[in-house]
Amino acid sequence: MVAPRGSRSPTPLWGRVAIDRGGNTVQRILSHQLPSHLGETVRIAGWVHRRRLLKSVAFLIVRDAAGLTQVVVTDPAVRTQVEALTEETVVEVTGRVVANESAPAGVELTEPRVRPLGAPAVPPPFDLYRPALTASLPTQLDHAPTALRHPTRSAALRISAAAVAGFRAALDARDFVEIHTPKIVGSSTESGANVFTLDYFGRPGYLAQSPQFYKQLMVGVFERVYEVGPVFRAEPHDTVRHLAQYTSLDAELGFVADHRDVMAVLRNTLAGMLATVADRAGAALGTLGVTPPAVPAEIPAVHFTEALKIAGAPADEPDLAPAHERALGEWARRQHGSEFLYVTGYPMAKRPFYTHPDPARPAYSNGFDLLFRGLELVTGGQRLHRYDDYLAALAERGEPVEPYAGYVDAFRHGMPPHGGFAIGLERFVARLTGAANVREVTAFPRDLHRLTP
RNA sequence: GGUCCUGUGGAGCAGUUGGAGUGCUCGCCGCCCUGUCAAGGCGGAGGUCGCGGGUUCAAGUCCCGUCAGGACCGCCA
Repeated sequence: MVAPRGSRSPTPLWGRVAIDRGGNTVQRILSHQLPSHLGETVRIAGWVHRRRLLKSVAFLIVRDAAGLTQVVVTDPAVRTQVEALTEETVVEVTGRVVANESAPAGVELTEPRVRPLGAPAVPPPFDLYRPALTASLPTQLDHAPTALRHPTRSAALRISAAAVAGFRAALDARDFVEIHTPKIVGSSTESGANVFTLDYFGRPGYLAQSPQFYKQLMVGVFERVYEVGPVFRAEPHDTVRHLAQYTSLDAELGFVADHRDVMAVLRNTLAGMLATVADRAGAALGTLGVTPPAVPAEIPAVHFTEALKIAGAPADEPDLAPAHERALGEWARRQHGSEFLYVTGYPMAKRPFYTHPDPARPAYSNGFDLLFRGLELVTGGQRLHRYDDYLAALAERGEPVEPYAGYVDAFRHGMPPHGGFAIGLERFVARLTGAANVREVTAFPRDLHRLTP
């Protein structure tokens, strides 16, 4: 039995086993398993990808989870049946596996029996069987349930799944514990943040815009934690890199010397993610023509003040604009041959109150961003870990302690020096695959204008 | 929230300084076709040019409003 490319485990059964009178297996198999069943009668099932009706022969192309199967139809009765099948109709086909050089995959099914598993499908408003999906992004998003069936769209989602698996594997290997924090919260994480409000049994509640506080608290339990989960931002950003809901890959670890320990963990995590993508989503990478970049043993890092100079920004600029980040991405590739670049020491004024300052230059932070091909992919840093520092930080910003009491109080009970980071999954996949818009790599994106499907 | 751009059959586009019948590619329907590979050939159906108003002898084209979508920026992952 042939395992799918990139799979390390034996192929599981995709249907119940059955043996026909001739002793052949007629359990359902997937398209990529056909070569190991030559001469046998097998059963496949999937969606009608395309029909090609010629005079003396008709071809029925069936798409399943693993790929495409060509079914050759010569029997007039079966042909009549096939002529009535629209694209995307779900069918089951039993037939003999025959090697044939003129078949696209080298094998095909002959003498088929075709059984529709549902009514003829209503075809989507675009052609899923073409190499490229030519519908505009809004059209694709409006028809996401079918648009995502196109190999290029599903490939991005497979890469996304592999990236998450790699994130977990990389951190599991370093004794991190996966946690699950509430997505409905009683107060916003960071002052001034736009959060979605909801009615929580008559009280105001909010959709969590970050697991930040909870993952820090859980450092006090496990030392090292991570979470894969949705975060919600009610900010009216209307760009190709913003979503109202996205998947945040969060990690936090205790007993760090400073942010550089966090950066080292992030570097290894990214390498693990890309390795798993190559391992488990090799076919998807091939579909999209993507070669994953190498992660340097040490990702180049520049201080914020240096970054401003490189980007040609005024020295008193408080933050990096997107154009500056693009320039820095170019610089990193040119000077260091790296698709990744750390920018460290962002001004304290531009970071949240829990950010740890640089002891040597207190106006600057021990916080960092990671740019991936010129796009902000990760924010991280060292956090405050002393109760008194939290009180001082809030006071300095003119913020009351009360809304944060449950969080800040925990620091009275002993918290180690710690830090962490959050990777934007959709941005990671978009940059990796070359997608111009994060919506292209999100199954059902939520943004300023889109709440359905 | 600011700036700019775009709305033309099911999909993707063209339509030159306003000027007779809105065109192309793909899909769809019908017929034809030695095995197709994004099949090919012939024929056909399908559009109040987003909506409302205005200018003009004449508006897909110009102006105003409105709705929808997109890009950039602010901000952020």
